[in-house]
Amino acid sequence: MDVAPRLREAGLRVTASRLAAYEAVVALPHCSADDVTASVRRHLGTASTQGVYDALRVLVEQGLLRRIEPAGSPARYEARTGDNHHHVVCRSCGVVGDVDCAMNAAPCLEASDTHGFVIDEAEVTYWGLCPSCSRKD
Amino acid sequence: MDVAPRLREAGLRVTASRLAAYEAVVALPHCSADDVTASVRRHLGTASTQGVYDALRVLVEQGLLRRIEPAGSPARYEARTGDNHHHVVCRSCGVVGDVDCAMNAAPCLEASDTHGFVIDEAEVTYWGLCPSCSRKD
DNA sequence: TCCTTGTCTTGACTCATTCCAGACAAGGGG
DNA sequence: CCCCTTGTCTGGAATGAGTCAAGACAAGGA
Repeated sequence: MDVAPRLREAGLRVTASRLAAYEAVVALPHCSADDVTASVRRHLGTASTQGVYDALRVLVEQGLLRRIEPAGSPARYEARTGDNHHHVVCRSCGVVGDVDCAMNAAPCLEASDTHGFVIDEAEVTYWGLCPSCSRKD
Repeated sequence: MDVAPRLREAGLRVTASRLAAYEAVVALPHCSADDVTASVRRHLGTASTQGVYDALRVLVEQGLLRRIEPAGSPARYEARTGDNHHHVVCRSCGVVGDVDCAMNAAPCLEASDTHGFVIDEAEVTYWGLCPSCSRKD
């Protein structure tokens, strides 16, 4: 995925921090804003917290990144977008993994009674223990 | 659901704040901790924030309440537990509704590749617009 | 009724995230 | 190629949900 043209065609500027933030998420899937900040600082020398949050927000708005917020953990970002996949979250250590939906295409999008809501997305989160935490058990 | 015996058999004390917190959630499904605090204060005259968080945590641990955390909104509590239902959340106003799962029983629990995770719950969140927000549109 | 132990209160604190105002730089116009 | 405009970034303070800690208090068994 080439970020620069996507930003340009949206009328947004191509800046070092945006590219660095994007690359950070590609390198560390499911990382937190804090991890991104650390990575951007490592690559650019300096970056403000605000600038990183700003870059991440722009990238999410453009559909280049996806933001997920598992209960009980800060927001996490991933670069795999538009393929309708879901997540497994470890209850013990919080690690996140990707899961392709069992019923590929829109999963469970058939809510039985939607109370008149106009639904555009079904988000599935699987909760359990990751291999290493279930071993410690 | 009778709360007092459930607390007693778990070796926990039956206190006015716990009962009031439970009743608040029964009366206001999907309400926030703040709403519960307000309701408890209305009924008991006074209650500390901490006491309410404490009571809610105990009730959740006993399985009497369920806590959900839709992305971008504070935690919400509901008294409907153990029936494996899911939620619709309005992207605009944040209102939450209950949805019985399309594939009743454990929905989508068939994750295609779980990376060795031991999964115990599949949580589904439907995102969209509630009737009144989609009308304003 | 008394005592023990688990609850509740108050107040300070953390953490992720956002707001603000001013400094700065990307990239189109001259 | 340089300048100017406008969108971006910086630093610092602030917000809001939730937690920690220590002492006051009360539920309910002895």
